[in-house]
Amino acid sequence: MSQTASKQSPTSEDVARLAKVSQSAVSRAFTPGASVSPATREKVLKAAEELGYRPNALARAVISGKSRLIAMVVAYLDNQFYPIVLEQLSRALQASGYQVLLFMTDPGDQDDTVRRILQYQVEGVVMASATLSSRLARECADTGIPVVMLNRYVPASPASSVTSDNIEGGRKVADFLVRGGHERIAFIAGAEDSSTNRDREAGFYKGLAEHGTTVFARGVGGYTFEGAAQAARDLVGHNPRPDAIFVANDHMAFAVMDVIRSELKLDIPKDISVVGYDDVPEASWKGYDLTTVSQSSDAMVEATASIIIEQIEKSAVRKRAAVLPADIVVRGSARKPA
Amino acid sequence: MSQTASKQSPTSEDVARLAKVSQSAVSRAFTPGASVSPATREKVLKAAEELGYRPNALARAVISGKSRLIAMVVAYLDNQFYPIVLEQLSRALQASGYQVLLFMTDPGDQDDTVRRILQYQVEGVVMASATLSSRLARECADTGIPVVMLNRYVPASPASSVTSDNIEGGRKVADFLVRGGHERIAFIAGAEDSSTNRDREAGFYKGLAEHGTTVFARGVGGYTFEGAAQAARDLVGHNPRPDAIFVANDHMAFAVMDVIRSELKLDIPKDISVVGYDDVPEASWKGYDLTTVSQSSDAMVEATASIIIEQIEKSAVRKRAAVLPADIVVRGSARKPA
DNA sequence: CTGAAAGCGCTTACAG
DNA sequence: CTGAAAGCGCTTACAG
Repeated sequence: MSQTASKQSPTSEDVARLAKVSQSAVSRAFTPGASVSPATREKVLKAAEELGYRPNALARAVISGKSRLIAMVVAYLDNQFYPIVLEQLSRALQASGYQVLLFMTDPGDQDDTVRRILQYQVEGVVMASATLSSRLARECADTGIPVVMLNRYVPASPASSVTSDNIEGGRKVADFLVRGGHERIAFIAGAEDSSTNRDREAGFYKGLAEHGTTVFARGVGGYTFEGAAQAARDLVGHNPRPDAIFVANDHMAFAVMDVIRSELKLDIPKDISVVGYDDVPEASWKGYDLTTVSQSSDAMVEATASIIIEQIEKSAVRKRAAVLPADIVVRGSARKPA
Repeated sequence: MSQTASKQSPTSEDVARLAKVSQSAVSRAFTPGASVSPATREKVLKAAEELGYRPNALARAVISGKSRLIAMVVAYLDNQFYPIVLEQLSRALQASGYQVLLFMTDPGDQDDTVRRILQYQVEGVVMASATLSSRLARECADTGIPVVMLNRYVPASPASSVTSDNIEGGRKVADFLVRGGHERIAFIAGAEDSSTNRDREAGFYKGLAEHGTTVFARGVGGYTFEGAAQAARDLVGHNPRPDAIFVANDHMAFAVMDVIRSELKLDIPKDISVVGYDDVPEASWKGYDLTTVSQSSDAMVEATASIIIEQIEKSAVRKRAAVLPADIVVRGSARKPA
């Protein structure tokens, strides 16, 4: 099985010659809805098959102005929420005839990311990360490309957004913990400048206030595993220690649970309850069995795909903001209300 | 902040007019190494800046035959090994001026995947998944596009490959478990037709044989969480039960541990030792603390990037097969040798 | 339905 | 170093 040498791909001209039709006829045979007789189409398809011809999507894109490319911009993939969203969104867009061009942001060089996105003539941009810069979104939107922020909302931005109801989700956690009889309820924040953190925290405080109480202590994990571990050490090291911690996302909650159990030798939920947010797959693994707020990636992806496709195909560039339900998933990491 | 209307992007012609130079001069100003005087380049860059011009990467690709696009083909992203590889590889390729076009395979329609890959004129293909069809690789390679299989090796394929030394890794696990005093050592396979599973299993049996023993029992998990859980139930439900299980990858090992602890109420490693393969991030989380074989994603990605880029840029289409070291990472999920 | 022709935005010999 | 021109592989009015 030796390696085949790189050969020139056949062009529509080659196919036309073999099929004894014009080059335009070849193009039409590969364009859904174009006017070609069944006989011509047959001849073309047969010749194309014989030569192994495939229309050049890039040339088509240059002519038609439609690249059928959508940029997916992500900052990191270690929080499992993002790979899942990436997989689902990619499948949804593929099913609609689009393809995902992946951009991992370099925090140090956002200009470069914008430049690349624009050079590739993407028809839309999906920015998926709680911590991506809003400038990035603005610069893309400024050129008239539809932008959807997934899991982030920026009021002053021209970009559409898809989030769960982070405020309501946070409120539900507060209610759940207070009703569970907790008296010293702490919070570990994600990235302080992210809308997900801001809303989850605001809803949480609001929920506490509704029960006439306030947050007992607060730490910041910056949405990283190590940051959350350190925040947990600080928070739980104090005397008296909190009897419950709401962590701004699951990814950090796992680190918090590890510290509480392995380093501080405390029991969850007997000594401390832990609640997360996202409901990533690991939350249901028995090693954590994390009570958390579910934001359905299915629903978020579906909303994202439909918004971006609508904006592209209808040129309906009216900004939209989809807010999806956020429900508590009760597992074993937090004491339950009686 | 209202939405800007979609406006036509400026072309090199527009820039040329404003800068009072020829269109070719504009093109040269944006081509590294092209012969332009500093003065001309300045004029062009200034005009381009003013108009917000960015060269059309697609048009450039059509002309030059270089799309600077690399297809990354994946079957699923729920096993954390793949998102990590995807992130790292994407960053590495971006740093070399390439961009990743993501293809999630539809198991039911591989022809469609091939067709799309080829239409987008990608310069190379990275297939990352233990379970991707080798036909897919062959069809891409047949057109002269370099293909690298990451985490899979197919002897009869024209594609290059990057794997860890799965045979040696499997052998080390057997040695570790036997020396740890285990007497009924079981194996849970991944996908039976995958090279990773075949090699890990072969090396494992070889290692057992070197100690004059053989596998006690065998199950199949198909590299899925649920499949592995069921295999664990079957295996551990038998009497006598195994005192150690080598699971073909970490993703399945987590499911196996969950079943052993939560459903069967057994202790790990007192009652049963569990060893995985991959060393994904979750393996070091305290909830699992999984002893496993580390296959360095860094090293695998680096090898993949350098092979694919070499093949593209040197047209050196000699097939290569990189095999990287596989080392046991000893944690708490398995009894250790004295 | 069909073909000849113009044209998308660019790169790249070619001649000066 | 520079510009005019040909050309990449395709789509899309246009006329028949």
